[in-house]
Amino acid sequence: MRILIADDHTLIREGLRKILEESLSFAEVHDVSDSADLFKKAVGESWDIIISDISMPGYSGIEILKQIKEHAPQTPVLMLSMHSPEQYAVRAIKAGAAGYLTKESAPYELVKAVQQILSGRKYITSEVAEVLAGSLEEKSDKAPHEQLSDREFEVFKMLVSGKSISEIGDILSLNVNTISTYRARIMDKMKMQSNADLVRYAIQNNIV
Amino acid sequence: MRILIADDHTLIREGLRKILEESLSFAEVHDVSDSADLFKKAVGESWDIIISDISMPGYSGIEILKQIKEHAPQTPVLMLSMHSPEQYAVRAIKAGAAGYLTKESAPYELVKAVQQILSGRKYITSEVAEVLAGSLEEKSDKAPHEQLSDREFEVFKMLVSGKSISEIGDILSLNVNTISTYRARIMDKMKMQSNADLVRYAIQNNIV
DNA sequence: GTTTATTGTAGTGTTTATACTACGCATTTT
DNA sequence: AAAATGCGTAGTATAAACACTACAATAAAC
Repeated sequence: MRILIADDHTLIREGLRKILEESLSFAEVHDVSDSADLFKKAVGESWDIIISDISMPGYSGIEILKQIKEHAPQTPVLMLSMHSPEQYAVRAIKAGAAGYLTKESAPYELVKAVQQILSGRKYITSEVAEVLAGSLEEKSDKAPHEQLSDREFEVFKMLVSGKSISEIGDILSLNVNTISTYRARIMDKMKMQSNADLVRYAIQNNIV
Repeated sequence: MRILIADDHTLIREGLRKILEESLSFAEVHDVSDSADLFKKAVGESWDIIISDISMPGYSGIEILKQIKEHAPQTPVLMLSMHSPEQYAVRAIKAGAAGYLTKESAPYELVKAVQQILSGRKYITSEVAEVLAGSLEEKSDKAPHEQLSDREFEVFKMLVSGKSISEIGDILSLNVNTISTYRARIMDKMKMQSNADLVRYAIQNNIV
């Protein structure tokens, strides 16, 4: 039973290893500390399960997950994250993850997840399931910013560049309230809560 | 030998516990998962060492560290962080930490640090030492965010994470205007014009 | 060891943003 | 063809953010 752990923090990697080894004595646990190694090992060797942190330096966890799923589709991948499910769970599951756990989870949950996944099933916590269900309501198959209308996107870019609502109004010769409405719709469509989220999204998706 | 671990992520807490228990068989390891509990236990009971994550929800790690040092000055505190030393090490040491380790550290380093601190000394890695030394030089060549005071930096992080002025005021139990003033000073010191600039800076400098 | 700069804190008055609502015009869906 | 969305646009009322000012407590410098 070969398990591969990927996390850039040694302390966490070793902690996970000990938790797993204690409960799954038959496990042969290997680990990697960055995206490149993860990818290389993930597709170059054969694993019963891969447990990977979702936020590692370099490529985003989701990106690597997709790569792994493309080259080794049969290997189940359990994603671990520091973030609440809203952030990544849906994208992770869509990208083919066999499960999604936050680091708040109890050790026994990790073990349970691994066992369940090893038995060929997925492991979806009720928390994730809820988010997942919500995501099915809308047709959110498009990248968030692609759902924006032209005007909305125009405003989005200006917000991201640091312009205030009223500045944008001036530039576009529109009422402040109009811009506010656009902003609200942008937030709604992109499921974000603050301008900071928008900026982060824009940088990470090279929209700037 | 009583050790107290503080981290909001169960998986990490348990991992640390196992690492410690394995190498320090005489240790009696307890743990807490949030700032409030940490503070209560830290000053209410007697510990040989406290190991605390620096970024927990609620109060910032530095803030709690100061509190602990005020009420239980003799208890050594080893700070753990996800971030590279540049971000927090100097602040932590100044606030009285007995050491600063990142989660990239190897388990043996954690154990070594704990042992050294238990023997009454501080544990400063060469990495941290370097940053520390650098911080003593002229302040002109400091990175923009290093010029911020602790409070300012705290507010900076919250702004960057998308929190509004009033939310921050609530969290820190300060008047909105106070937070506004901090923001103005941050903008001034960092020579930036908008929250978007701050977010960009934070992402580019891995402060998130 | 007194001046000077920095830090933590808030009040006041003004400008901005937000929430909620609405409405006509296109475009889809049924 | 009728009904439901989606989009561009604002008004009003309320909440939040900002600029400016101030002041005491440290901390640093001279």
